[in-house]
Amino acid sequence: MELGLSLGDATPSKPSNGFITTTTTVNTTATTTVGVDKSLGFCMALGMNPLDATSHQHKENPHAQDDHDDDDDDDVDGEEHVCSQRISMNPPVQLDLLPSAPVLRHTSFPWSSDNGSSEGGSSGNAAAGRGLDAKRTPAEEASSSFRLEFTSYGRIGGDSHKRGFGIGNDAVVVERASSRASDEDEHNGMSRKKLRLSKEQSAYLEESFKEHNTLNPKQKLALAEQLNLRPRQVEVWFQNRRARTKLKQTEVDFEYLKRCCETLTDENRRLHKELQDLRALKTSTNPFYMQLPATTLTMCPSCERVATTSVAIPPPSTTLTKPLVEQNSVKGSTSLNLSPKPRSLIFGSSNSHHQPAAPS
DNA sequence: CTTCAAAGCTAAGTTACGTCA
DNA sequence: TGTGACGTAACTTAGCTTTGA
Repeated sequence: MELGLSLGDATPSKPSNGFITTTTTVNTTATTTVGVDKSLGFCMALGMNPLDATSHQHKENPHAQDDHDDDDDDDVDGEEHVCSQRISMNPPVQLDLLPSAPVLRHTSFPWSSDNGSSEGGSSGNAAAGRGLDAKRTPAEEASSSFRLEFTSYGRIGGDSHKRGFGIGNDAVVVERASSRASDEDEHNGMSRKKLRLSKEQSAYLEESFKEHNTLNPKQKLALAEQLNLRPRQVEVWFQNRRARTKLKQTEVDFEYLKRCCETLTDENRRLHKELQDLRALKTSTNPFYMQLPATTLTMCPSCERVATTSVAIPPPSTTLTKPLVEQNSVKGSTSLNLSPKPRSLIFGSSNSHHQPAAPS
């Protein structure tokens, strides 16, 4: 079954404030085309196509992560839209894929204004960081005592495979097995050495990702030096991290859109049934059918909000307006166009404006 | 001012490795 | 011990932007 959702103007609208017209293929059998406007509620929490979110963000302002996040929240909150008239749908979840709690309280990134002591002291936060990677082996746990000494990489441990066990906490400066390929390995280029970043390294990268999901060369170098990694490793980690974030968000968006489709399908079905009932009333011999209220969609002329209201059916002399549901229904598909005019789905974000127009 | 090549960056897709059940 | 699933580091490719000649 194909469900065509046409919420407003099918013409791609000009992106505004980060919102863009989004065409999301839900799956092979259900395609949802959603004109996402600034205040259209049937939007994703991202406020933009997840496939474009990252690039949109960093290309527009690579270092304004926090600002964008705030804006997105503002855009989502307080929206009243056509879906909310009848469709109770939890807003899409904005994934927070970052660690819930800072693992490294000492976090002080080289580029941060708060450039305090960079003394790592991971031992004090080991418990907090433990939750990050439950799969770690005991050996890794032991090696996680790797301290973020933040020395220049390459200085710690000439032997990349050396593990320091049984050393006092203060003295333990362990380089994880192949935590950083030696320069020899790097230049030999025999086979790529797969390494697993230590818990502290991952946590620190996560924290830095939280501040900036992209890195400029300076940040990259600073992070690499702090974590005793190669800049290339930091770069790759950020690339993969962005990819993971996007993947997760896409999954969330997919689930949300799927639920929207299901809800709208039910709504469409209900409206069809209502339409049939109304037609049955019209053709009936009941002389009072005109006075029965019917649910229809009207638009507030002042704020252009669509509202579900009950109106009297016009007298028989008036041609019964063909319901929108019927107009837009396509054979083999269900289509719900809640907008008599494309622009009718442009709502204001303020609820207070939604007042019946004063009679002139 | 325009054109073009080089450099640098990213997303997207893929490969390969480490870990675990 | 072998194996498949899974997570992820590392790689490849293509597209875009910037920069300087």
